Amino acid sequence: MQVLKPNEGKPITIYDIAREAEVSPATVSRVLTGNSNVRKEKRKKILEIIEKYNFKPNAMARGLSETKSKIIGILVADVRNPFYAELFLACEQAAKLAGYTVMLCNSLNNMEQEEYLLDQLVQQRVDAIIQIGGRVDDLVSNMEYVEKVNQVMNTIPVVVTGKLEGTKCKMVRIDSMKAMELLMEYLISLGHRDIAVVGGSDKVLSTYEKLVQYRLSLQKYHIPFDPDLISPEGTYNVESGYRLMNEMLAKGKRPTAVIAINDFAAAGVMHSVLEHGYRIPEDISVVGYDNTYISQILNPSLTTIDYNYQYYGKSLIEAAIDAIEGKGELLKLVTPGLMIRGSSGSRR
Amino acid sequence: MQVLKPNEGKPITIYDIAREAEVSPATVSRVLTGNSNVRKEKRKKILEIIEKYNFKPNAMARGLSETKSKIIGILVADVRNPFYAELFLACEQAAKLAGYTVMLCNSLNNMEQEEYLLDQLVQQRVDAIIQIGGRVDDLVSNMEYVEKVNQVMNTIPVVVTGKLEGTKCKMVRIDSMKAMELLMEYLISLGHRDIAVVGGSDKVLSTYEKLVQYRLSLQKYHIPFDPDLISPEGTYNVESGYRLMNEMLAKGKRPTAVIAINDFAAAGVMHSVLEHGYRIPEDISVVGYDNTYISQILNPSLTTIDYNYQYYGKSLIEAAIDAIEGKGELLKLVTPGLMIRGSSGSRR
DNA sequence: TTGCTCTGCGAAACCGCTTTCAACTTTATC
DNA sequence: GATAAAGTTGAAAGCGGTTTCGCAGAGCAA
Repeated sequence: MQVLKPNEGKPITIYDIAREAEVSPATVSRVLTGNSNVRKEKRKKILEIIEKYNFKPNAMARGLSETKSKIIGILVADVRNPFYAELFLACEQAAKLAGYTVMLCNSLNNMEQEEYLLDQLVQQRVDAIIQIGGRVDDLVSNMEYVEKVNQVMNTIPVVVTGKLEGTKCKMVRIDSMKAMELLMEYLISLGHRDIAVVGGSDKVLSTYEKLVQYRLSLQKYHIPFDPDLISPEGTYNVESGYRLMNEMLAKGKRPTAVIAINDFAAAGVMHSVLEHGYRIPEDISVVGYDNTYISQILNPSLTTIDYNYQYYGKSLIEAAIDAIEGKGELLKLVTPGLMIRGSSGSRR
Repeated sequence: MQVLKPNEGKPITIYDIAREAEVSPATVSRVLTGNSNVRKEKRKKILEIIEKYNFKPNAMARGLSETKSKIIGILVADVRNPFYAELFLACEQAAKLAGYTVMLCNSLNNMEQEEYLLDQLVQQRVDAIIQIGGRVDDLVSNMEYVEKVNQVMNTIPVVVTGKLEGTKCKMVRIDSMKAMELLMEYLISLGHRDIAVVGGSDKVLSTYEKLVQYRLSLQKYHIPFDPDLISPEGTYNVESGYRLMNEMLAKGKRPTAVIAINDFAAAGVMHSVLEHGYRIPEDISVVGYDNTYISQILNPSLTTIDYNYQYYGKSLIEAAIDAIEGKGELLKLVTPGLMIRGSSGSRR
């Protein structure tokens, strides 16, 4: 019996294993892929040698041979946003269970970068791409980007958390209307009628939907709509929430409850409210969206919409795998829940 | 001239390009790799066809052929922690500039998972691994893990942000002693003498170093060391900071300044302090480490240690590439800075 | 014209795995 | 005990690139 020469930096291959086990590479490959047509003793011997050298088959070779990488590319706007981080992590875990690896890219909300990364993922021959945030959040899809995605979809399926009109992307979306409905029913049940919405832009699909539901809920309870209780165009960060809330208060508006467009904006809103000498929630209730750990860091802790990231991530991965296999539905809605904490209370 | 059949889901290859350009695949490969020995007109024609079909060479094939993936694996404890997210993002950008792609994995501080992911990265044949947080943060290295890493290092260089005694990992580390020194000099210059350190565990290398420097700084200014001003064993999250600060105050200790072990712990400390009716910074100054956006979310915003993530990430990638090329130094220290915000002030 | 160097380019080998195909063994069936 | 069916196995092709090698032709000196 021959022995492998001590492995000097070169990873060992299936051939090395085959030689030592006195079988052909094909047989080693069979045990690697779980093919059952290998005699028990041989399988055992091969497995022992694999174990002994801690052999890991080269994923590039395997991928090349099978023309699939077993990698799912995940394109997010910015992992520093805990919403994306949570979702990515959930995807990573779900992917692992399904036998896939995951490759994360950050677009930083820059379309050029987004297109570059798509190309990058194509080059890696990922089996599917999940795009979370960025261009796919737009209420009206950017045509140039649609074209780009269609070109990619020629060879690789794309799943999005928003929508991309003019493409056949599968969608896994949060039911934003439902989320707003939950908040409104909750706040109204606490006696609030002067409810503001702060932060975000109605050019973003989910925000647009939230605003639509906001008005529907007002209507349902016969509360008149006051345009001044909706903040103008904003972004999704702390500063924006802070500034917009300041402006609203400066205008003399004094809602008893504020719905911030996400946890970041809620942080800004809370700063502003506290600075103006109001108490939370005694004078003004503040609620947010996302239930990231920010909600727990804030003081008081934030009542917010919860998405069940585990489930959301799992759904995304499932959709991706369905897309790879050419099956599954086009759209799936994820139902949000309400996480009640200290920042909200009855109207005084 | 022949024309490619409309691309029906199968990515086109170098051979398709070659056929249409009426050259050999070798020539196409030459223009792809930037080899200069191709006549101008041919190069131009080939490039046009590549452009026309938006051809991207298969990274697996290329990687297999060159026996290198051009991927750097990045193993972090948990991207949901903005410290890791920031650092990862910086690495991603630096890697891109250097022509590398990056593959992120989360160990979730679970050693089994950590070992699993190392194997995963080996299987992908990444060119180098950067491990940020997790086992490499331990003050005394876990022997089993050291063995695992040594096995990996047989074929793939590993760079760590901590240390791993018994391995030849390159290290790129924050100068934690310097960081603590900055905070102590700053607080002492503001007149503080009763300075507490809350959160973290001295079984973690960086925390250990911080505590060493803490005592050195006290000594320098002839301030007696009070063991009750150092919190016992803690973790690095909000709850821990909250609980430990509560305990310290309950013991009757009343520091005028608190150094929280990171931004999360600082959030907890601030909750506790405010709940006890003290003002920040008038009664108690609170400072933290990491300068993640949490520092800005907190109210008042947090004075904290800043790491210059861009530079840190760049250094990590450089170290990885150096390791791939078998050069560079073993250890590099990154110098931290101080970011002064509203949570700290003069002793009253 | 001969001899040499250079440049440009195709044939073919190779990277490390999977899979088809055909041949060879076993085992089951009657 | 003959024959069919099922189980094992290795040779070889193929995945899509890169690279070596050698050949052909150009350019230049002698």
